[in-house]
Amino acid sequence: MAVRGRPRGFDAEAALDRAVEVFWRQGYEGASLTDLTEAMGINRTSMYAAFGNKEELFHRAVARYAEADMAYAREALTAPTAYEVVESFLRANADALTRADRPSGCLSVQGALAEGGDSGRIARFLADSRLAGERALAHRLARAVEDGDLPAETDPHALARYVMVVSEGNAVHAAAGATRAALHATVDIALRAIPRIPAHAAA
Amino acid sequence: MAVRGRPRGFDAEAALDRAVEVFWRQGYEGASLTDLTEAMGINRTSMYAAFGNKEELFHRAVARYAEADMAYAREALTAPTAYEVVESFLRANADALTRADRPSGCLSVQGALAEGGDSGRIARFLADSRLAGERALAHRLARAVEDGDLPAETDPHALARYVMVVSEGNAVHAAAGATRAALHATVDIALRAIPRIPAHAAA
DNA sequence: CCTTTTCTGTACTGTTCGGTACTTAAGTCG
DNA sequence: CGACTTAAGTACCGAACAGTACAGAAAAGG
Repeated sequence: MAVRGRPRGFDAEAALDRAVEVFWRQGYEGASLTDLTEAMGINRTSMYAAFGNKEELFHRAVARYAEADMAYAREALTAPTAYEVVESFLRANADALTRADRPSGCLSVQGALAEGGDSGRIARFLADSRLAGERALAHRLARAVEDGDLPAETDPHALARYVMVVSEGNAVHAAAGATRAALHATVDIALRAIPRIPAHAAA
Repeated sequence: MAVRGRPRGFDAEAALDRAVEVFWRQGYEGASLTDLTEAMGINRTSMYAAFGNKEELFHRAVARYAEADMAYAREALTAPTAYEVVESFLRANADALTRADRPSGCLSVQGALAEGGDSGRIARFLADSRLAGERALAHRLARAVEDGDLPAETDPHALARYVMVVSEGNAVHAAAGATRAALHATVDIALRAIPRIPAHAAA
Protein backbone atom coordinates (compact mmCIF):
# COMPACT_ATOMS: atom_id res chain seq x y z
CA MET A 1 0.00 0.00 0.00
CA ALA A 2 1.81 3.02 1.34
CA VAL A 3 0.06 6.07 -0.05
CA ARG A 4 2.66 8.74 -0.32
CA GLY A 5 1.30 12.28 -0.09
CA ARG A 6 -1.45 13.85 1.94
CA PRO A 7 -4.44 11.51 2.15
CA ARG A 8 -7.70 12.44 0.50
CA GLY A 9 -10.03 14.11 2.93
CA PHE A 10 -13.32 12.82 1.50
CA ASP A 11 -14.97 9.63 0.29
CA ALA A 12 -14.90 9.74 -3.50
CA GLU A 13 -17.75 7.25 -3.84
CA ALA A 14 -19.96 9.22 -1.47
CA ALA A 15 -19.10 12.44 -3.29
CA LEU A 16 -19.98 10.76 -6.58
CA ASP A 17 -23.37 9.79 -5.17
CA ARG A 18 -24.07 13.42 -4.42
CA ALA A 19 -22.99 14.38 -7.93
CA VAL A 20 -25.41 11.81 -9.35
CA GLU A 21 -28.29 13.55 -7.57
CA VAL A 22 -27.32 16.97 -8.88
CA PHE A 23 -26.93 15.77 -12.47
CA TRP A 24 -30.16 13.83 -12.15
CA ARG A 25 -32.09 16.85 -10.95
CA GLN A 26 -30.49 19.50 -13.14
CA GLY A 27 -29.09 17.72 -16.18
CA TYR A 28 -25.55 17.98 -17.49
CA GLU A 29 -25.52 21.61 -18.53
CA GLY A 30 -27.85 22.70 -15.77
CA ALA A 31 -25.48 21.45 -13.11
CA SER A 32 -22.73 23.99 -12.55
CA LEU A 33 -19.43 23.11 -10.96
CA THR A 34 -20.46 25.25 -8.01
CA ASP A 35 -23.69 23.26 -7.61
CA LEU A 36 -21.79 20.00 -7.90
CA THR A 37 -18.90 20.73 -5.57
CA GLU A 38 -21.17 22.25 -2.94
CA ALA A 39 -23.35 19.14 -2.97
CA MET A 40 -20.29 16.92 -2.93
CA GLY A 41 -18.90 18.86 0.01
CA ILE A 42 -15.53 19.27 -1.62
CA ASN A 43 -13.46 21.96 -3.23
CA ARG A 44 -13.34 22.73 -6.91
CA THR A 45 -9.73 21.64 -7.23
CA SER A 46 -10.39 18.44 -5.30
CA MET A 47 -13.03 17.51 -7.84
CA TYR A 48 -10.66 18.10 -10.75
CA ALA A 49 -7.92 16.11 -9.02
CA ALA A 50 -10.26 13.20 -8.30
CA PHE A 51 -12.39 13.07 -11.46
CA GLY A 52 -10.60 14.99 -14.22
CA ASN A 53 -13.26 17.42 -15.38
CA LYS A 54 -17.00 17.93 -15.53
CA GLU A 55 -17.57 15.57 -18.42
CA GLU A 56 -15.58 12.75 -16.86
CA LEU A 57 -17.41 13.31 -13.60
CA PHE A 58 -20.65 12.98 -15.52
CA HIS A 59 -19.52 9.72 -17.10
CA ARG A 60 -18.62 8.37 -13.69
CA ALA A 61 -21.95 9.56 -12.34
CA VAL A 62 -23.89 7.86 -15.12
CA ALA A 63 -21.91 4.66 -14.59
CA ARG A 64 -22.71 4.74 -10.89
CA TYR A 65 -26.34 5.51 -11.66
CA ALA A 66 -26.53 2.57 -14.05
CA GLU A 67 -24.95 0.30 -11.49
CA ALA A 68 -26.96 1.38 -8.46
CA ASP A 69 -30.23 2.91 -9.64
CA MET A 70 -30.83 0.71 -12.66
CA ALA A 71 -29.95 -2.63 -11.12
CA TYR A 72 -33.62 -3.51 -11.41
CA ALA A 73 -33.28 -3.55 -15.20
CA ARG A 74 -30.61 -6.25 -15.19
CA GLU A 75 -32.57 -8.14 -12.59
CA ALA A 76 -35.73 -8.01 -14.69
CA LEU A 77 -33.93 -9.80 -17.53
CA THR A 78 -33.64 -12.89 -15.36
CA ALA A 79 -37.38 -13.39 -15.02
CA PRO A 80 -38.57 -16.74 -16.40
CA THR A 81 -40.91 -15.54 -19.16
CA ALA A 82 -40.79 -12.66 -21.60
CA TYR A 83 -44.00 -11.24 -20.18
CA GLU A 84 -42.60 -11.35 -16.67
CA VAL A 85 -39.37 -9.75 -17.86
CA VAL A 86 -41.30 -6.85 -19.36
CA GLU A 87 -43.70 -6.50 -16.45
CA SER A 88 -40.93 -6.67 -13.88
CA PHE A 89 -38.93 -4.08 -15.78
CA LEU A 90 -41.80 -1.63 -16.25
CA ARG A 91 -43.05 -2.01 -12.66
CA ALA A 92 -39.61 -1.50 -11.14
CA ASN A 93 -39.02 1.34 -13.57
CA ALA A 94 -42.22 3.08 -12.47
CA ASP A 95 -41.14 2.71 -8.85
CA ALA A 96 -37.61 3.94 -9.55
CA LEU A 97 -38.95 7.00 -11.38
CA THR A 98 -40.96 8.03 -8.30
CA ARG A 99 -38.77 7.21 -5.32
CA ALA A 100 -39.30 9.68 -2.51
CA ASP A 101 -35.59 9.73 -1.64
CA ARG A 102 -34.45 10.35 -5.20
CA PRO A 103 -35.14 12.94 -7.88
CA SER A 104 -38.13 12.21 -10.09
CA GLY A 105 -37.54 10.80 -13.52
CA CYS A 106 -34.49 9.22 -15.08
CA LEU A 107 -30.98 10.64 -15.24
CA SER A 108 -30.44 9.10 -18.64
CA VAL A 109 -33.54 10.72 -20.12
CA GLN A 110 -33.32 14.01 -18.26
CA GLY A 111 -29.56 14.44 -18.44
CA ALA A 112 -29.51 15.89 -21.93
CA LEU A 113 -31.85 15.89 -24.86
CA ALA A 114 -31.02 19.09 -26.67
CA GLU A 115 -27.91 19.20 -28.82
CA GLY A 116 -26.52 22.66 -28.25
CA GLY A 117 -22.85 23.07 -27.47
CA ASP A 118 -21.18 20.25 -25.55
CA SER A 119 -24.60 18.69 -25.03
CA GLY A 120 -24.45 17.07 -28.43
CA ARG A 121 -21.79 14.65 -27.25
CA ILE A 122 -23.54 14.21 -23.91
CA ALA A 123 -26.90 13.54 -25.53
CA ARG A 124 -25.34 10.99 -27.85
CA PHE A 125 -23.57 9.31 -24.97
CA LEU A 126 -26.81 8.98 -23.03
CA ALA A 127 -28.72 7.81 -26.10
CA ASP A 128 -26.08 5.13 -26.66
CA SER A 129 -26.35 3.92 -23.09
CA ARG A 130 -30.13 3.73 -23.37
CA LEU A 131 -29.70 1.82 -26.62
CA ALA A 132 -27.43 -0.65 -24.87
CA GLY A 133 -30.26 -1.43 -22.48
CA GLU A 134 -32.64 -1.79 -25.39
CA ARG A 135 -30.30 -4.23 -27.07
CA ALA A 136 -29.97 -6.31 -23.91
CA LEU A 137 -33.73 -6.50 -23.65
CA ALA A 138 -34.04 -7.37 -27.36
CA HIS A 139 -31.53 -10.17 -26.86
CA ARG A 140 -33.55 -11.57 -23.99
CA LEU A 141 -36.77 -11.35 -26.01
CA ALA A 142 -35.12 -13.01 -29.00
CA ARG A 143 -34.31 -15.93 -26.74
CA ALA A 144 -37.96 -15.97 -25.67
CA VAL A 145 -39.02 -16.24 -29.31
CA GLU A 146 -36.62 -19.15 -29.81
CA ASP A 147 -37.97 -20.82 -26.69
CA GLY A 148 -41.53 -20.49 -27.93
CA ASP A 149 -42.24 -18.16 -25.04
CA LEU A 150 -43.23 -15.45 -27.52
CA PRO A 151 -45.11 -15.99 -30.80
CA ALA A 152 -42.76 -16.95 -33.61
CA GLU A 153 -43.70 -13.91 -35.68
CA THR A 154 -42.70 -11.52 -32.87
CA ASP A 155 -39.96 -9.02 -33.74
CA PRO A 156 -37.92 -8.91 -30.52
CA HIS A 157 -36.15 -5.68 -31.45
CA ALA A 158 -39.41 -3.89 -32.12
CA LEU A 159 -40.91 -5.21 -28.91
CA ALA A 160 -37.85 -4.15 -26.90
CA ARG A 161 -38.04 -0.72 -28.47
CA TYR A 162 -41.70 -0.47 -27.51
CA VAL A 163 -40.91 -1.34 -23.90
CA MET A 164 -38.14 1.26 -23.79
CA VAL A 165 -40.48 3.84 -25.32
CA VAL A 166 -42.99 3.21 -22.55
CA SER A 167 -40.30 3.50 -19.88
CA GLU A 168 -38.91 6.70 -21.40
CA GLY A 169 -42.36 8.20 -21.78
CA ASN A 170 -43.03 7.37 -18.17
CA ALA A 171 -39.73 9.05 -17.28
CA VAL A 172 -40.88 12.23 -19.00
CA HIS A 173 -44.18 12.05 -17.14
CA ALA A 174 -42.46 11.37 -13.81
CA ALA A 175 -40.16 14.35 -14.31
CA ALA A 176 -43.27 16.42 -14.86
CA GLY A 177 -44.66 15.29 -11.52
CA ALA A 178 -46.82 12.26 -12.34
CA THR A 179 -47.58 10.02 -9.38
CA ARG A 180 -46.41 6.45 -8.97
CA ALA A 181 -50.00 5.26 -9.30
CA ALA A 182 -50.34 7.07 -12.62
CA LEU A 183 -47.21 5.41 -13.98
CA HIS A 184 -48.44 1.99 -12.91
CA ALA A 185 -51.80 2.63 -14.55
CA THR A 186 -49.90 3.33 -17.76
CA VAL A 187 -47.95 0.10 -17.30
CA ASP A 188 -51.27 -1.76 -16.88
CA ILE A 189 -52.33 -0.58 -20.30
CA ALA A 190 -48.91 -0.97 -21.91
CA LEU A 191 -48.72 -4.62 -20.88
CA ARG A 192 -51.80 -5.40 -22.94
CA ALA A 193 -49.63 -5.00 -26.03
CA ILE A 194 -47.20 -7.72 -24.95
CA PRO A 195 -48.03 -10.93 -26.79
CA ARG A 196 -48.62 -14.04 -24.75
CA ILE A 197 -48.62 -17.63 -25.89
CA PRO A 198 -52.14 -19.05 -25.41
CA ALA A 199 -50.84 -21.03 -22.42
CA HIS A 200 -50.46 -24.62 -23.61
CA ALA A 201 -46.78 -24.69 -24.49
CA ALA A 202 -45.75 -24.31 -20.85
CA ALA A 203 -44.33 -27.49 -19.32
CA MET B 1 -53.44 52.61 -39.45
CA ALA B 2 -50.59 55.11 -39.68
CA VAL B 3 -47.59 53.53 -38.00
CA ARG B 4 -45.51 56.30 -36.62
CA GLY B 5 -41.78 55.58 -36.37
CA ARG B 6 -39.31 53.70 -38.53
CA PRO B 7 -40.90 50.54 -39.91
CA ARG B 8 -39.61 47.17 -38.77
CA GLY B 9 -37.06 45.81 -41.18
CA PHE B 10 -37.91 42.12 -40.81
CA ASP B 11 -40.88 39.76 -40.76
CA ALA B 12 -41.54 38.92 -37.13
CA GLU B 13 -43.42 35.73 -37.96
CA ALA B 14 -40.63 34.45 -40.19
CA ALA B 15 -38.07 35.33 -37.53
CA LEU B 16 -40.14 33.46 -34.97
CA ASP B 17 -40.15 30.40 -37.21
CA ARG B 18 -36.38 30.44 -37.21
CA ALA B 19 -36.34 30.78 -33.44
CA VAL B 20 -38.62 27.74 -33.16
CA GLU B 21 -36.05 25.66 -35.00
CA VAL B 22 -33.21 26.80 -32.77
CA PHE B 23 -35.12 26.13 -29.55
CA TRP B 24 -36.28 22.81 -30.96
CA ARG B 25 -32.76 21.70 -31.75
CA GLN B 26 -30.97 23.12 -28.73
CA GLY B 27 -33.54 23.49 -25.98
CA TYR B 28 -34.25 26.62 -23.99
CA GLU B 29 -30.97 26.96 -22.13
CA GLY B 30 -28.92 25.51 -24.96
CA ALA B 31 -30.08 28.22 -27.34
CA SER B 32 -28.06 31.38 -26.73
CA LEU B 33 -29.24 34.79 -27.81
CA THR B 34 -26.42 34.82 -30.32
CA ASP B 35 -27.63 31.52 -31.81
CA LEU B 36 -31.18 32.80 -31.90
CA THR B 37 -30.59 36.23 -33.38
CA GLU B 38 -28.17 34.89 -35.98
CA ALA B 39 -30.75 32.33 -37.12
CA MET B 40 -33.48 34.95 -37.05
CA GLY B 41 -31.31 37.26 -39.12
CA ILE B 42 -31.90 40.18 -36.82
CA ASN B 43 -30.01 42.17 -34.26
CA ARG B 44 -30.00 41.53 -30.54
CA THR B 45 -31.81 44.75 -29.77
CA SER B 46 -34.39 44.13 -32.46
CA MET B 47 -35.26 40.85 -30.79
CA TYR B 48 -35.71 42.54 -27.41
CA ALA B 49 -37.82 45.27 -28.99
CA ALA B 50 -40.02 42.77 -30.80
CA PHE B 51 -40.35 39.96 -28.26
CA GLY B 52 -39.38 41.32 -24.82
CA ASN B 53 -36.79 38.84 -23.67
CA LYS B 54 -35.58 35.28 -24.17
CA GLU B 55 -38.30 33.70 -22.07
CA GLU B 56 -41.11 35.57 -23.83
CA LEU B 57 -39.57 34.65 -27.16
CA PHE B 58 -39.63 31.04 -26.06
CA HIS B 59 -43.29 31.27 -25.10
CA ARG B 60 -44.10 32.74 -28.47
CA ALA B 61 -42.03 30.04 -30.15
CA VAL B 62 -43.84 27.27 -28.29
CA ALA B 63 -47.20 28.81 -29.15
CA ARG B 64 -46.23 28.91 -32.81
CA TYR B 65 -44.93 25.36 -32.62
CA ALA B 66 -48.17 24.17 -31.07
CA GLU B 67 -50.17 25.95 -33.74
CA ALA B 68 -48.15 24.91 -36.77
CA ASP B 69 -46.25 21.73 -35.93
CA MET B 70 -48.85 20.10 -33.70
CA ALA B 71 -51.91 20.81 -35.78
CA TYR B 72 -52.10 17.08 -36.44
CA ALA B 73 -52.95 16.52 -32.77
CA ARG B 74 -56.07 18.67 -32.90
CA GLU B 75 -57.00 17.14 -36.20
CA ALA B 76 -56.66 13.61 -34.82
CA LEU B 77 -59.28 14.41 -32.18
CA THR B 78 -61.90 14.74 -34.91
CA ALA B 79 -61.56 11.15 -36.10
CA PRO B 80 -64.82 9.18 -35.81
CA THR B 81 -63.74 6.46 -33.38
CA ALA B 82 -61.47 6.41 -30.34
CA TYR B 83 -59.20 3.89 -32.00
CA GLU B 84 -58.89 6.04 -35.08
CA VAL B 85 -58.24 9.11 -32.93
CA VAL B 86 -55.36 7.34 -31.20
CA GLU B 87 -53.97 5.77 -34.35
CA SER B 88 -54.20 9.01 -36.28
CA PHE B 89 -52.45 10.88 -33.47
CA LEU B 90 -49.63 8.38 -33.02
CA ARG B 91 -49.04 7.97 -36.76
CA ALA B 92 -48.95 11.70 -37.40
CA ASN B 93 -46.80 12.13 -34.31
CA ALA B 94 -44.29 9.57 -35.57
CA ASP B 95 -44.14 11.39 -38.91
CA ALA B 96 -43.79 14.80 -37.25
CA LEU B 97 -40.94 13.55 -35.07
CA THR B 98 -38.94 12.50 -38.11
CA ARG B 99 -39.58 15.16 -40.72
CA ALA B 100 -36.54 15.71 -42.91
CA ASP B 101 -37.06 19.47 -43.00
CA ARG B 102 -37.41 19.83 -39.23
CA PRO B 103 -35.31 18.91 -36.20
CA SER B 104 -35.85 15.40 -34.87
CA GLY B 105 -38.01 14.96 -31.80
CA CYS B 106 -40.44 17.29 -30.09
CA LEU B 107 -39.79 20.83 -28.93
CA SER B 108 -42.05 20.32 -25.95
CA VAL B 109 -40.18 17.23 -24.77
CA GLN B 110 -36.70 18.35 -25.72
CA GLY B 111 -37.05 21.98 -24.72
CA ALA B 112 -36.37 21.45 -21.06
CA LEU B 113 -36.44 18.49 -18.78
CA ALA B 114 -33.92 19.34 -16.10
CA GLU B 115 -34.86 21.82 -13.44
CA GLY B 116 -31.68 23.79 -12.89
CA GLY B 117 -31.88 27.57 -12.77
CA ASP B 118 -34.54 29.23 -14.87
CA SER B 119 -35.27 25.85 -16.44
CA GLY B 120 -37.52 24.95 -13.56
CA ARG B 121 -40.12 27.42 -14.73
CA ILE B 122 -39.54 26.46 -18.36
CA ALA B 123 -39.85 22.74 -17.63
CA ARG B 124 -43.06 23.33 -15.72
CA PHE B 125 -44.45 25.46 -18.52
CA LEU B 126 -43.76 22.75 -21.08
CA ALA B 127 -45.11 20.03 -18.81
CA ASP B 128 -48.29 22.02 -18.38
CA SER B 129 -48.70 22.45 -22.12
CA ARG B 130 -48.20 18.71 -22.65
CA LEU B 131 -50.76 18.07 -19.93
CA ALA B 132 -53.24 20.28 -21.73
CA GLY B 133 -52.96 18.01 -24.75
CA GLU B 134 -53.40 14.98 -22.54
CA ARG B 135 -56.55 16.47 -21.06
CA ALA B 136 -57.98 17.23 -24.49
CA LEU B 137 -57.38 13.63 -25.53
CA ALA B 138 -58.88 12.33 -22.27
CA HIS B 139 -61.95 14.44 -22.91
CA ARG B 140 -62.33 12.97 -26.37
CA LEU B 141 -61.89 9.43 -25.04
CA ALA B 142 -64.41 10.05 -22.26
CA ARG B 143 -66.93 10.93 -24.92
CA ALA B 144 -66.04 7.68 -26.69
CA VAL B 145 -66.80 5.76 -23.51
CA GLU B 146 -70.15 7.52 -23.24
CA ASP B 147 -70.88 6.71 -26.86
CA GLY B 148 -70.10 3.06 -26.30
CA ASP B 149 -67.16 3.40 -28.67
CA LEU B 150 -64.82 2.26 -25.87
CA PRO B 151 -65.65 -0.41 -23.25
CA ALA B 152 -67.58 1.04 -20.32
CA GLU B 153 -64.88 0.10 -17.83
CA THR B 154 -62.23 2.10 -19.74
CA ASP B 155 -60.55 4.89 -17.78
CA PRO B 156 -60.23 7.63 -20.41
CA HIS B 157 -57.66 9.59 -18.40
CA ALA B 158 -55.41 6.56 -17.98
CA LEU B 159 -55.75 5.69 -21.64
CA ALA B 160 -54.96 9.26 -22.69
CA ARG B 161 -51.91 9.23 -20.43
CA TYR B 162 -50.77 5.99 -22.02
CA VAL B 163 -51.05 7.46 -25.50
CA MET B 164 -49.07 10.51 -24.44
CA VAL B 165 -46.43 8.31 -22.84
CA VAL B 166 -45.99 6.47 -26.13
CA SER B 167 -45.73 9.72 -28.04
CA GLU B 168 -43.24 11.18 -25.56
CA GLY B 169 -41.19 8.00 -25.52
CA ASN B 170 -41.14 8.08 -29.30
CA ALA B 171 -40.00 11.70 -29.10
CA VAL B 172 -37.07 10.66 -26.93
CA HIS B 173 -36.21 7.92 -29.40
CA ALA B 174 -36.54 10.25 -32.37
CA ALA B 175 -34.23 12.79 -30.75
CA ALA B 176 -31.75 9.97 -30.35
CA GLY B 177 -31.90 9.27 -34.06
CA ALA B 178 -34.55 6.56 -34.42
CA THR B 179 -35.95 6.18 -37.93
CA ARG B 180 -39.51 6.88 -38.93
CA ALA B 181 -40.03 3.16 -39.61
CA ALA B 182 -38.89 2.33 -36.09
CA LEU B 183 -41.36 4.77 -34.57
CA HIS B 184 -44.20 3.33 -36.65
CA ALA B 185 -43.23 -0.19 -35.60
CA THR B 186 -43.57 0.98 -32.01
CA VAL B 187 -46.97 2.47 -32.82
CA ASP B 188 -48.00 -0.89 -34.33
CA ILE B 189 -47.35 -2.54 -30.99
CA ALA B 190 -48.71 0.31 -28.88
CA LEU B 191 -52.05 0.18 -30.68
CA ARG B 192 -52.59 -3.39 -29.51
CA ALA B 193 -53.25 -1.96 -26.06
CA ILE B 194 -56.12 0.21 -27.24
CA PRO B 195 -59.41 -1.50 -26.43
CA ARG B 196 -61.87 -2.05 -29.25
CA ILE B 197 -65.51 -2.89 -29.02
CA PRO B 198 -66.04 -6.38 -30.52
CA ALA B 199 -67.56 -4.72 -33.62
CA HIS B 200 -71.29 -5.19 -33.37
CA ALA B 201 -72.32 -1.83 -31.93
CA ALA B 202 -71.37 -0.05 -35.13
CA ALA B 203 -74.32 1.05 -37.25
C1' DC C 1 -38.38 71.63 -43.62
C1' DC C 2 -37.95 69.90 -38.69
C1' DT C 3 -39.75 67.31 -34.87
C1' DT C 4 -41.30 63.01 -33.20
C1' DT C 5 -41.38 58.18 -33.07
C1' DT C 6 -39.72 53.83 -33.70
C1' DC C 7 -36.23 50.59 -35.29
C1' DT C 8 -31.13 49.20 -36.13
C1' DG C 9 -26.29 48.53 -34.83
C1' DT C 10 -22.31 48.91 -31.89
C1' DA C 11 -20.39 48.47 -27.83
C1' DC C 12 -20.82 47.67 -23.39
C1' DT C 13 -22.64 46.02 -18.47
C1' DG C 14 -22.27 42.66 -14.56
C1' DT C 15 -22.54 37.78 -13.83
C1' DT C 16 -21.59 33.09 -14.35
C1' DC C 17 -19.40 29.49 -16.70
C1' DG C 18 -15.56 25.58 -16.76
C1' DG C 19 -10.97 25.28 -15.70
C1' DT C 20 -6.33 26.43 -13.44
C1' DA C 21 -1.86 28.73 -11.04
C1' DC C 22 -0.21 28.86 -6.82
C1' DT C 23 0.08 28.72 -1.93
C1' DT C 24 -0.69 26.06 2.24
C1' DA C 25 -1.66 21.82 4.79
C1' DA C 26 -1.04 16.92 5.89
C1' DG C 27 0.66 12.90 5.38
C1' DT C 28 5.01 9.02 4.38
C1' DC C 29 10.04 8.03 3.81
C1' DG C 30 14.88 8.56 4.88
C1' DC D 1 14.11 16.39 11.98
C1' DG D 2 13.94 17.75 6.99
C1' DA D 3 12.77 16.02 2.00
C1' DC D 4 9.27 14.57 -0.73
C1' DT D 5 4.60 13.79 -2.33
C1' DT D 6 -0.06 14.63 -2.73
C1' DA D 7 -4.45 17.01 -1.32
C1' DA D 8 -7.01 21.41 -0.06
C1' DG D 9 -8.07 26.24 -0.50
C1' DT D 10 -7.86 30.84 -2.52
C1' DA D 11 -7.95 33.61 -6.02
C1' DC D 12 -7.87 34.04 -10.46
C1' DC D 13 -8.30 33.20 -15.94
C1' DG D 14 -10.63 34.04 -20.54
C1' DA D 15 -14.96 33.08 -22.56
C1' DA D 16 -19.76 33.14 -22.88
C1' DC D 17 -24.04 34.41 -20.95
C1' DA D 18 -28.61 37.54 -20.85
C1' DG D 19 -29.58 42.05 -21.09
C1' DT D 20 -28.91 47.31 -22.10
C1' DA D 21 -27.26 52.44 -23.02
C1' DC D 22 -26.64 55.09 -26.58
C1' DA D 23 -25.95 56.94 -31.11
C1' DG D 24 -27.55 56.82 -35.81
C1' DA D 25 -31.14 55.74 -39.35
C1' DA D 26 -35.74 55.69 -41.45
C1' DA D 27 -40.25 56.52 -41.53
C1' DA D 28 -44.73 59.78 -40.44
C1' DG D 29 -46.88 64.32 -38.69
C1' DG D 30 -46.84 68.97 -38.71
